[in-house]
Amino acid sequence: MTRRAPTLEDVAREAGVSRATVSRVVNGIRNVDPAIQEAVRDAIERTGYAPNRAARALVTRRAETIALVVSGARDDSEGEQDAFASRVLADPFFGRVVSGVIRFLRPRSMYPVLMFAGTDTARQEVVAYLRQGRADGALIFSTHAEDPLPVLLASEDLPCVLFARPATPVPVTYVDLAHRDGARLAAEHLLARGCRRVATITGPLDLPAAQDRLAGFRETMERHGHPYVPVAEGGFTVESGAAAMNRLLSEHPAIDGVFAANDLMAQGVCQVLHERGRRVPQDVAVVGFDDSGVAVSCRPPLTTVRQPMEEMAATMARLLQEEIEGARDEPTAVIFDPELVVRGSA
Amino acid sequence: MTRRAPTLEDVAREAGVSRATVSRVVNGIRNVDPAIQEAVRDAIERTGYAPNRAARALVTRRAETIALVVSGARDDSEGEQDAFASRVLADPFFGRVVSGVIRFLRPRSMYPVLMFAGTDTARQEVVAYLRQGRADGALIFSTHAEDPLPVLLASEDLPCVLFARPATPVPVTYVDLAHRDGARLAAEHLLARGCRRVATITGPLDLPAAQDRLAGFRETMERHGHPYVPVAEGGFTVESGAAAMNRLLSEHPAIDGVFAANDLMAQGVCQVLHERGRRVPQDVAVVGFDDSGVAVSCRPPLTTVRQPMEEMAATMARLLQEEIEGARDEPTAVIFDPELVVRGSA
DNA sequence: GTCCCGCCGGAGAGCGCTCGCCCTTTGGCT
DNA sequence: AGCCAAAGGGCGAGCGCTCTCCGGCGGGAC
Repeated sequence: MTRRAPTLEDVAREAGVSRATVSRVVNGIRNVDPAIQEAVRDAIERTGYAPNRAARALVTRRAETIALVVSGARDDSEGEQDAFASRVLADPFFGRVVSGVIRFLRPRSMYPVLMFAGTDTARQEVVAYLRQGRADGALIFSTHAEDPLPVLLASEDLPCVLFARPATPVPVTYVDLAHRDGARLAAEHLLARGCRRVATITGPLDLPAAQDRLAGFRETMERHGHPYVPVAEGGFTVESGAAAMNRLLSEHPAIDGVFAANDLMAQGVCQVLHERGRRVPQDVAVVGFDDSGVAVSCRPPLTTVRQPMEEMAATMARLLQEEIEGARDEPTAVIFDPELVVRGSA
Repeated sequence: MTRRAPTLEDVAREAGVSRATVSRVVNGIRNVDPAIQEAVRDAIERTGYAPNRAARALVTRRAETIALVVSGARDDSEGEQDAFASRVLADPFFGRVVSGVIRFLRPRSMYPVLMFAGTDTARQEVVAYLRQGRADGALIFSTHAEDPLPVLLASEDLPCVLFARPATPVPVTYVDLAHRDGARLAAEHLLARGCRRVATITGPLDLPAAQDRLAGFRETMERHGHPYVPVAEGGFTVESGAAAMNRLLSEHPAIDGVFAANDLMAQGVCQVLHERGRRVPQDVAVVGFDDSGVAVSCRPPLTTVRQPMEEMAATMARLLQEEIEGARDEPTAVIFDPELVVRGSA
């Protein structure tokens, strides 16, 4: 039989003070006589006291926990659930996100609860989890446009912060990148190195990020006297990038520069160019986007537009915390600046 | 001002029954008259009731939460902390673990709390987290032998389950692979395809897993008339595998088969062989271990010994749950059987 | 010397839930 | 018809903590 864990009461008795005083010392609230503080700390040490969080949460109405949820796929089969989780985990994007989030949380002795919500029932579970007060708020990473989760949470008035501006306006705080500026950097770099017949491969055009990258690229090309830019739509995967490149090449064989809207597609582009005997960057220069792991492992290493994922994720956590503490009542947005990272491919 | 969330009391009033009855319906405990059940469910629906978990946890003394902790590095700098987390997250191993864990947890509406404990202070935080009852137990993945965390937890009597047998005996439940059998499969496969001058590259020999793989490999080779096997120690990384292969080749140029104790090292081996103009598998056959992501992405794809990571992780979660529920008082171990996956490299 | 104010410790009321206990009702058996 | 057991609902005591309010005490100002 294991002995009951020591409570505030036990410590108070041991130190010869009241429960309230011990609580004040533990939480560092209000002034307490140094001598008494000392006595209390001693008593805590001796009893091996650890505050019961459930009891505290009950009265403070705060779990001191936040959820990190990846929401996405539309299908509803159990097998797919697992596949969804592994797919997300395999993405280098995810590691940088988690890393940024824990950088913010750790100093506060908080740790994220990991949730994958690939189905509608799973999304309901996320809502239930928050409504039960098991977490105070959620960091949402949607893999698709039109993810219903933000709306669900907003309508329940549950604190959350999104990664990327939602496709349809939802009154929710989010963090995003200045995609247009990123695309501008890519365009300027390609033009500066002498490319004259430049094409672009976009992401899925229902995603605002993909739209913005395309718009920013076109704008800049136009301003520099290239009003017509060949465009092919991809799906943010290696294969879709390769396929798009094949399409582009068959229509515009003389292309000497490509801006792919993410690194995975840029990798597909490089593969196709290699197969077709074109050298990168001598014959065709390639610029990617994200600066993910593949950018360095790719042959040649990719020149790419860097998203400061860690900082973005850490900022999300900070904004969520502010929202939970009620420091803000209107949703905000924080937009980060991209940065060009020049490597071998352009 | 947001209205107070509905409580059991509110539902009880709405349904015209007592708090206890509502609780019984919610938790499905004891028989309750179907008509009353119906009424209660209606009332829950109408009020939009969600049980407050903190209150429940306070009385049941259970958080219904488990921690997934990766414990490892020895250094104590903040920067290193981040690096530790990203390194772990980048490892394909990790994704399969999480996937297996959530497969067990999801049907129970539980979600893992992610903790990285790369320093002693971080490990203390893990202990504190559990002692405060924020999680009921921990799944421990140690990256190094002699990780102090299992001992810490065991001495505090906190439920935990380890991945892999600890280097020094600790009375704690764990899950492991029959490494010797895995190595035997690799040896037999190499011999069966006609290799006669076979070497092996081991993992860090302070790890029991690395020792067992080596022992199993040697045993089998010996039983088949090859008492002497060239051995080089590696560090479970691509680079260390490449370096070890270079050492082996300079001493034993006629090698026609290699067993690397994990896939990353096998990849390093393939790179070195390619650079030196030896064909895989025609000139030298290579067998890896783990069946991680690199096994498929490697050129050629690796023949390897598969660890059923997902099942192992799910089993860990199950064992932990049993431990928490007090269904077992003595630590156990569950050992999984490896499986040979034949691909291009051998 | 008196009064007031500020500082600090204690008392006690809950936070929302579960669970042991008791009481009522009902149905089957003698 | 009477009895008893079992089923089902209500009561109330906490779980361990925070926080408001209150009271006591000491010091400075008049």
